[in-house]
Amino acid sequence: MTGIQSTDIKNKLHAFCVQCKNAGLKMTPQRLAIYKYLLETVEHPSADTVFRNVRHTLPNISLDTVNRTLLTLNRIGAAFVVEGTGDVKRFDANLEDHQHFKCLNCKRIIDFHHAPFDNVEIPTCIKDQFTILRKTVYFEGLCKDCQSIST
Amino acid sequence: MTGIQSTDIKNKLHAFCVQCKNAGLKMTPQRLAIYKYLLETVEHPSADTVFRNVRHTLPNISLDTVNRTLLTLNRIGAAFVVEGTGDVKRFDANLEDHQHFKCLNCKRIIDFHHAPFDNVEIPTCIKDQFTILRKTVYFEGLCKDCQSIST
DNA sequence: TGACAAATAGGATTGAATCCTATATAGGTA
DNA sequence: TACCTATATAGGATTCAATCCTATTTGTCA
Repeated sequence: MTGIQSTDIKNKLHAFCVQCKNAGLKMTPQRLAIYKYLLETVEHPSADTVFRNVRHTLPNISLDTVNRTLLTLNRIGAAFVVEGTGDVKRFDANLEDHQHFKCLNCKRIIDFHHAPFDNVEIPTCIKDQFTILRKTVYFEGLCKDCQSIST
Repeated sequence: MTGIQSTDIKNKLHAFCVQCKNAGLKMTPQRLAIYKYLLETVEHPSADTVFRNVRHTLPNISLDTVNRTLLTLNRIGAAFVVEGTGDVKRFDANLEDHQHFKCLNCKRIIDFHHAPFDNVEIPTCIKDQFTILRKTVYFEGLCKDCQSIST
């Protein structure tokens, strides 16, 4: 980890504390550790993966706390549930504009960024009927590793 | 149901039989009933919803058969799993170009069609690295009914 | 520092989805 | 047409994700 990333993470953690305070949420070690892990990883982890990793620093944390916290982060907008088709919930704290590709075989989720996808226009028929809270462009397929294996 | 729809469904059922045959799959009453229900509904049902409905005509069908069959339909391309964030798997047998909006509150999935979304370009960096099997544009938010209720 | 609302741990529970295996059946073949 | 075999099914068991429950702990504000 470089000094620059570290500073970036520190800034985000500070912003997170402010965000929690504004939302009337207490700052607990569990909440901080979960958010910090989400910031540092690129693997779009499931609740269970977060649980197993955060346990290294907080051995007594419960899976329920992880699940509850992840949903709280989703609610206040500090993270979100990654889109997909079935499978377990996966989380992402990267709020910068980007899109996801998911390998149907190994379930890896890879970030990419294609600026034209950042703000796809909402058809008026939809805009009139619904409150759109999220717009995504999402790709599925097979990654290089899995192309060769699975027919 | 109009005569036209009925004819359309008959055509699709016939095409489905051919598709199964080509894939080396036997045509069972269960498989046919599940596919037929999927064709007739607009609600993007879960396996359980399919199960409860197909039971009207096949009282002894098992949930496992429904699940297995839905995944089979997905595999041969006769239907697919609807994209979403978490929640249970939902299925769709409408293969015409269209997109989905999902209400985060009541979980209703609504079809819409905006032609520019039918063939979003794949960035070359992605095209080079992965085999893309599916591209989706997906919206989430609140439907009219749920806007008033949930703050 | 004290009080109280919020958060947590950990076990219990629910619910989706898959696995297992004995039985049934679709569909090709003689 | 009747048989044969690979495929499919029913139904219960199992797995795993996710949530619920409640006694205890802990931030945070006054």
